[in-house]
Amino acid sequence: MLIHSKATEPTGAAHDRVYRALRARIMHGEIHPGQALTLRGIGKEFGVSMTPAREAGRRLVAEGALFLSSSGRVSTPELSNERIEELAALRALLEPELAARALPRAHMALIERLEDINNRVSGMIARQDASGYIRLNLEFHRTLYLRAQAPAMLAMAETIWLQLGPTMSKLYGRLRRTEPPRNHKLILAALKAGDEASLKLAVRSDATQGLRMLKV
Amino acid sequence: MLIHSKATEPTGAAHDRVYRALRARIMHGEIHPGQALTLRGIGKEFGVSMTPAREAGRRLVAEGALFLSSSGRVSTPELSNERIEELAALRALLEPELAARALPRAHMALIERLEDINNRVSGMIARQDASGYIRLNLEFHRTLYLRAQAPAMLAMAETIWLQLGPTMSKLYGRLRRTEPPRNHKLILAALKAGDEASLKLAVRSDATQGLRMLKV
DNA sequence: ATCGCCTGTTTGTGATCACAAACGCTGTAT
DNA sequence: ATACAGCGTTTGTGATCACAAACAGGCGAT
Repeated sequence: MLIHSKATEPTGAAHDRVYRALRARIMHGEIHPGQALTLRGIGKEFGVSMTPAREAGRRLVAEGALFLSSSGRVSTPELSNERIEELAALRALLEPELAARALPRAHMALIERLEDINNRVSGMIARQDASGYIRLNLEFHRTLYLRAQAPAMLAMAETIWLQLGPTMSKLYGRLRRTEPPRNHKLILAALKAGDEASLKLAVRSDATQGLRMLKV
Repeated sequence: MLIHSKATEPTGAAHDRVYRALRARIMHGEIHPGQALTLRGIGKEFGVSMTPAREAGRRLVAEGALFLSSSGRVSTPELSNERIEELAALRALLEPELAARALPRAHMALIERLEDINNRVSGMIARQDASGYIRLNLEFHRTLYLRAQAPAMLAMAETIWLQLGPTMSKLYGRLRRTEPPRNHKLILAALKAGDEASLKLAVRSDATQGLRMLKV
């Protein structure tokens, strides 16, 4: 490269910026299932060449966030029913464990932050903002699980969210929500009571609830 | 590239060959923790340029098989005790579930194949072949879990094996084994009896046993 | 002897290019 | 109208290059 326009983006490596931007889009359901991407297209959008675009794509394919066709083309995955159920089962396996590990460290300040996040969900519902709804929903879970001090486990949970991202947007577009999730209130109640058993149950229910209406 | 030597390797894309070769090495514990790799070195070893080497590296970093330093250098990770315990906890969470799902489909032919794999472990122990031991051990588990018909869950389990690979070689070099793992026999007995509860318990024990002697 | 600097080398990053395969559109034959 | 062949275009792949940051080794000052 001959000309560096350093002033445009202050952050680090180009391939990493592209990766994070795409990852956020996918996880928050801003890209529909089956949507095709091209390396040159990604590069042009972020003002970089094909090389960083390719690396970001590879990384996302490795995480299951993108599907790689036999000819090398990448697209967001269209999940089968079996795959969706499997990913929901993984959530039901991992997230109660994360919640249980976070429970002894969940002080009042954390619970208040969770309640704040949960209240902001209503605004997203009112505005029919599916992406915003997903983002706040995940922020609720991540805020809790961060307290588990289990980075590998949290990374695995995030990988699952990532794989479900595009499909989730279709789901939340389908159902007509009028109220914030009931299970989140149960989670908060269990946290306040320090009740591990009902906490794990509430988290498990929250992780598996949405998928039932995904039956195509 | 001007000259193509097509006759050398009949398999597919170069970056994929490099990826699979490195992945196998790491998973089977053939690379010690903390070992540094260079893109040019990888490229030279496989007769390719830096580009496919970089892509293979990125992919392995995304799976947690390689550690990426702040300066972009890659090396096999040196896991902390907390990280090892966390990965073992993940195995203890995922693998009993996989075994339970495989149980109703585990016919006699499968059990015999598992017994065969298990018997071949003895040869590896006699030859002090740590890598061969790990490979057969994983083959035992993968053969069983394949029957679970849960590809996403299996992929997640393999990712964990991958992260533990380099550390495992250090472990198996440390202990002086004389017999094949006792838990594998328990797993086989539970499979024959169709006893899900004791199967899950045996798998859980097998997943967590090795790590206790890893306390640095 | 130890610390700091300085320089030559190694290494990752990103752009560019040549190439082959896949794609998609158009026109033609049935 | 449909199916198929032909062809220009799009797209991923891998090699190569320029560049900057990181590294390592030695030299000199204190």
